Amino acid sequence: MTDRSSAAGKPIRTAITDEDGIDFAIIELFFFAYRDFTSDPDQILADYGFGRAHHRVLHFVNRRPGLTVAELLDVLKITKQSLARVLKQLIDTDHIVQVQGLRDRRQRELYPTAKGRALALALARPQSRRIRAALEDSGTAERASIERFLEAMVNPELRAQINIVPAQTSGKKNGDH
Amino acid sequence: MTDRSSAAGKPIRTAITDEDGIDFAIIELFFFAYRDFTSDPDQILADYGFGRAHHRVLHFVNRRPGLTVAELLDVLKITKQSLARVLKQLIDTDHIVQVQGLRDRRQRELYPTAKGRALALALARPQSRRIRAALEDSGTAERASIERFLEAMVNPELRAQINIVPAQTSGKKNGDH
DNA sequence: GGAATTACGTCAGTACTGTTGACGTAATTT
DNA sequence: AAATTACGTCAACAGTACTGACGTAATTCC
Repeated sequence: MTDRSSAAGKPIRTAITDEDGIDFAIIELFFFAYRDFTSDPDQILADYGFGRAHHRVLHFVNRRPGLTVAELLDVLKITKQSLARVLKQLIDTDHIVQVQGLRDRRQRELYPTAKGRALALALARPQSRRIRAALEDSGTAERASIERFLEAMVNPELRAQINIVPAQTSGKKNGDH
Repeated sequence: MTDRSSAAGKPIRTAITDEDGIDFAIIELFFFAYRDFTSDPDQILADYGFGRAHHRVLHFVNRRPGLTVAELLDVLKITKQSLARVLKQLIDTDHIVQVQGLRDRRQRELYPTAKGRALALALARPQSRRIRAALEDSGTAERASIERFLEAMVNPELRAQINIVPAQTSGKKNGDH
């Protein structure tokens, strides 16, 4: 082993570059940035026996309280089975509750509990800190550019999902309780 | 099922917002952006029976030809065993070759073959296209800001890895040739 | 009202990527 | 010669994802 076995291709000793108009610089930066971006919450999650999947579910249930299982599947782009285990654990551990839909009683609306809200915040905190620090490094004025860039990286058809976000009008969407 | 079982916490019906100073907007954008960023190569990889791990190995071996297994482990931040399977497949399929180190014959220097170089380029092409499109959307002048931001998102201690890159990143970082 | 469809839960089986721990070997260093 | 290093490999296991199929309750369609 270890040597060029006769049949194998010859080693190319020159590095790939941005020659062909391929933007390796940003490709690589994106990889490193995302890796470290997820590393903070990953450590917290480990204490709960949770993984990254739990985080995503928790995040979106907190962001869009009352979304249904089908909507969640659509946002996460995973299958029912993949979600099932993770969601079950979050429900069993009292981070999320299901409420029967009013309009359609087949639907399960998902809501965070106080516990689930707290965990979501705890997980987001280090990420937000990292973002703030990065923005400061590059000048606060750049924030809009970054947002535009990231949004433009998303598939156009799917960009709708992003804007479903709760418009944060302090929303008394329903004044009941 | 489906109802609030007595012991469970009460559902919180208000969406989490950027109130607590948490930057949910960018957190979410980053998730969506990365999800779609990796989706293009994932489809190509499927044709080869490869996964995302193969892509990463292929990428870095092309970027830093001659790096050793230990260096690769350090960049990817995974364990030897995780790398082993993936690397073996890439070698068996003649995308990567190992060459005994000259200085230290225990080391295996990793190089892409022509086949491996071609695949790396094919995988990077759609990603680069997506990046270019996104940059155009946000104005080409923003490129530097994006790079700075992404780099600032990386853990400071690990930022060194980025700059090991084969010089002449996207141009003017150093004025050679 | 009965049939089709929908929303969900769940069971079975599988794949990929990641982990830890241990052991072996060749090469280098002390 | 002994210790260490770089790597390969074996075993066992975990987390997350997938496909396909089946069941049930609720809604919609005719």
